[in-house]
Amino acid sequence: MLSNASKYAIRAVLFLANKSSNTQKYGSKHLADSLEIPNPFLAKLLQQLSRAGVISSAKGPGGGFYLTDQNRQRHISDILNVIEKENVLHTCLMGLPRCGDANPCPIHHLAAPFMVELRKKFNVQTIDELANEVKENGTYLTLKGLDDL
Amino acid sequence: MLSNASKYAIRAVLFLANKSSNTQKYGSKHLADSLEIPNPFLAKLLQQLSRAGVISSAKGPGGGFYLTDQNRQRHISDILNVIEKENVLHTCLMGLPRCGDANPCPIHHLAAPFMVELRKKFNVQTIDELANEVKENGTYLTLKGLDDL
DNA sequence: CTAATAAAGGACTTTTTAGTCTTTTAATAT
DNA sequence: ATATTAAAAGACTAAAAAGTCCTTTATTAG
Repeated sequence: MLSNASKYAIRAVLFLANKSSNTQKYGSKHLADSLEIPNPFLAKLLQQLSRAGVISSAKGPGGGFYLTDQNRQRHISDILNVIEKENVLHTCLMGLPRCGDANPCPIHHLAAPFMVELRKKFNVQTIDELANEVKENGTYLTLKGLDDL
Repeated sequence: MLSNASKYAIRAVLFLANKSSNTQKYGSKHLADSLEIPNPFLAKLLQQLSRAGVISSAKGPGGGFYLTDQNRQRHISDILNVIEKENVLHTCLMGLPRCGDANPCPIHHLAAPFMVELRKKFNVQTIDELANEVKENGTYLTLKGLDDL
């Protein structure tokens, strides 16, 4: 459903949400290492997000990527809008062109409630809110360095 | 999550489940037209499924693809095993290598119940059972020819 | 002012997925 | 037997996604 690009971008932004600030920036290299994402590929994504104003960046020594308070009020869907061409949150998992309540595909009734919740999470929850959930619920953005695997 | 190939294959098999029999076979052309799938691409998929014994086929005049009673007892996951390289029903939607209850990704708690249900539908329900659901619940394998769009 | 740092930009390569085309083989009906 | 029908097989092309590399620009610390 989501491309690698989107998954990488979302994880990187949530990382920044929980760790960066105006005075604490992270280079793409650091992010790529922490999240186990190919660095040049991630750098491209960060560049796009920065250009679109979803995240912030500063060049030069001590520079890097970070989130401002403004950035934190944006939604995950803003990331998807930058990275993906079409709205992946509205595509049918069975590939039916116009799957919906009126013309459901064979798994529509199973998938629809989940998709509704996912859209809520990505469209209405702010990046800040989701990042806090990550912090408090003990969910992970990477499994790097975890020893209980 | 599912590739086009898998989506096409599932729809085609469900179509055959509800319309074909030992005496009523369908050529790839007919299926492709009915389901609005590129014919040569679908032909390849049907070929693979036939070789794997998930569906049946007969050459020559009056030939085509069809399901036997045996075929009908197989699962959707058998289709996926033929078409996809890895088990898409166990991949994390956020791309975490080992996402699970122990090490959940940020949307794991949202996605897990849905994935459990989806695995049930694809792993334990037979093709026959799902096809009957399609027939009875008025779900669709194609929207071709529907005028209420 | 200069050296070092790090993002921006853009061209490029590789891999995967999607889709096409042509030839061969098997079955059947006449 | 032969013409016809339709799947099997496999080589091929196209497009999209994923990933790399190199050069430029801006910033800052010395």
